[in-house]
Amino acid sequence: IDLRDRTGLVQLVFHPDEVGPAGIELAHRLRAEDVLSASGAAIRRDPEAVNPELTTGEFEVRVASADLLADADTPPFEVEGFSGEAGEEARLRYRYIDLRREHMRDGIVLRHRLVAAIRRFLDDEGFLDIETPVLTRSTPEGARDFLVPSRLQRGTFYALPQSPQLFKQLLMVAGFERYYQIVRCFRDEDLRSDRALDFTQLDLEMSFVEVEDVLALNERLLANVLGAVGIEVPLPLRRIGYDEALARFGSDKPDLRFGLEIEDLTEVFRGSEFNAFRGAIEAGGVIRALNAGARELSRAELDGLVASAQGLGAKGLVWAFREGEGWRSPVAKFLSAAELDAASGALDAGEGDLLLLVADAPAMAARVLGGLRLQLAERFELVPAGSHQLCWVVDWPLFEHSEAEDRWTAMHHPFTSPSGPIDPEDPAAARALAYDAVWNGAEIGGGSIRISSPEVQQQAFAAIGIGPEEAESRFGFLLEALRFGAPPHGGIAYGIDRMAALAHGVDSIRDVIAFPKAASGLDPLTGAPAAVSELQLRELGIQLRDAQKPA
RNA sequence: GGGGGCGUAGCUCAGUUGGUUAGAGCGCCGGCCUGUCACGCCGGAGGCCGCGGGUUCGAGUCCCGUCGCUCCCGCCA
Repeated sequence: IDLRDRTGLVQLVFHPDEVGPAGIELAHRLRAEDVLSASGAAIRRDPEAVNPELTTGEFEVRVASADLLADADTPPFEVEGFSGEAGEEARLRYRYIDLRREHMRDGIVLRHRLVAAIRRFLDDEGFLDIETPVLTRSTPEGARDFLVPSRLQRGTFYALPQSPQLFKQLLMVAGFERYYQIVRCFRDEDLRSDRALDFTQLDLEMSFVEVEDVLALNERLLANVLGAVGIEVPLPLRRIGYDEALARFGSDKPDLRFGLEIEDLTEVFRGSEFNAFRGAIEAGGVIRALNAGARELSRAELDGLVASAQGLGAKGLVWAFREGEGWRSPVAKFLSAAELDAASGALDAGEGDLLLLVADAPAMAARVLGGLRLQLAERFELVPAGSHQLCWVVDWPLFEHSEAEDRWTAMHHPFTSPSGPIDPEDPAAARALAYDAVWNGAEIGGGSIRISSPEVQQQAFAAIGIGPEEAESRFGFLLEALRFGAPPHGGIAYGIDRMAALAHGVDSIRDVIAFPKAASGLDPLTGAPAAVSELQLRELGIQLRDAQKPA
């Protein structure tokens, strides 16, 4: 019998001389997943019975007595064995069985070790673990809130926190200097493999600090915590400016585990005879390109790349193979020898290298080549197995323009400190004292130095169209607190689910959450969300329209 | 809100141009097996082909709708 607990497997041997006929009968009756208590001597196996594939393969337990503690129904999918992955719905519905599987169990254990290391490190550094409310006030301007109707104050609603941002700033005003919390946060937005409705954040904040202080502490935190789960993080971490990240990697969360860097060829093609390039440049656009290396691709595969680029929003994609002194490309005939030469040089193109060029507005060119860069890395397996690359992305814009709403919005959040005075005439120029932690191309954390002056906070609100009155009604408690003496402060928040997923080498945060929801937001295990009784609704003063009543 | 993929036995999947009685592996049940550990051998049970409608002499297969799972875009300060 293989007996499993959370630490692994051990083989039990039922020998008639030791357990008698009743014991043998019990052993024959046992079925998969039955719960068993057994005692006996752990002994070395006979040499011919040793199984080097198993951690415990040199030993076995010679059972003296055993008790069947619980009968198990046949599980809906196999816990042991090689029959592949069960479907997501079955796994979620029978999560307690899914979690028995070795890889799932290891993920939960690893997550615990991560969290334990975080707590140890921050405790040693003098951080206080302080709780903040789960029932709080809605402060829109961000993700959609989850609302909780108030029974005592009918017609009003609490909101579940999207993050403890304002409370942790108030804790700095309160003088606690170093705060952290591993805290559940809520955002009522569509789910993804790296986004859940409720998720766990490591939230921390420090007083009397500048960017360097926060980054230094957090580098030691990351090295320490990831070290605790066997991932080495050499310090200091590389830092990349936001503009540089977009230009070279086409992303504000660059994956540094492989090359394929993007080059700007705008100057090479300025004044080109090729209309698509010249037109794009004259319209204020850029020509950017990457060298995908020597690849053999069929025409259909190249067409696939073009379709990918268009799917990312590009008008088109120019492909070319370096051949001899020239290019093999549908557009080679439109390009001069000097242009080909200069472009080949800039891209360091060797014989047979595949070159991909995009002509578009800078943001779109970055997006398209950044997306292609990731697709090519996956397709050609350019990411070394088991490699990890962490970096900081710094020098973020303070504001970004929302095309949909035609207004300026805070890129990070409206409490982020600008690096200098804000020019109300030119919000795009303002830079933020903000930083993102990026791990293997995934954003795992983001933070900033916060605004600690009520005047600057008013200016920041004004720049995104929040006037003094609105600021007072929505964030008056923060502005008031800042007037009572706020130390300079800043901090960061990490996505624990994402960190655990990356450390465990799984694609979805669901695989490191014990009881996640499906992509629809439903929980197949409990049936949440569910209808509530008329009485509950009446107490809350809530009436559903017929069309909204659940079936 | 939009787009892609998937839905067939408990699980993972195959199923040809629409054509006989819908298959495989694993699991499950029964039997055999005194050192197995992905055991082996023999036998067996198990199907609303997601659901509803349509086309057709005939639908797992084609069409429409719908539900569920999933990935992506939008969204996620």
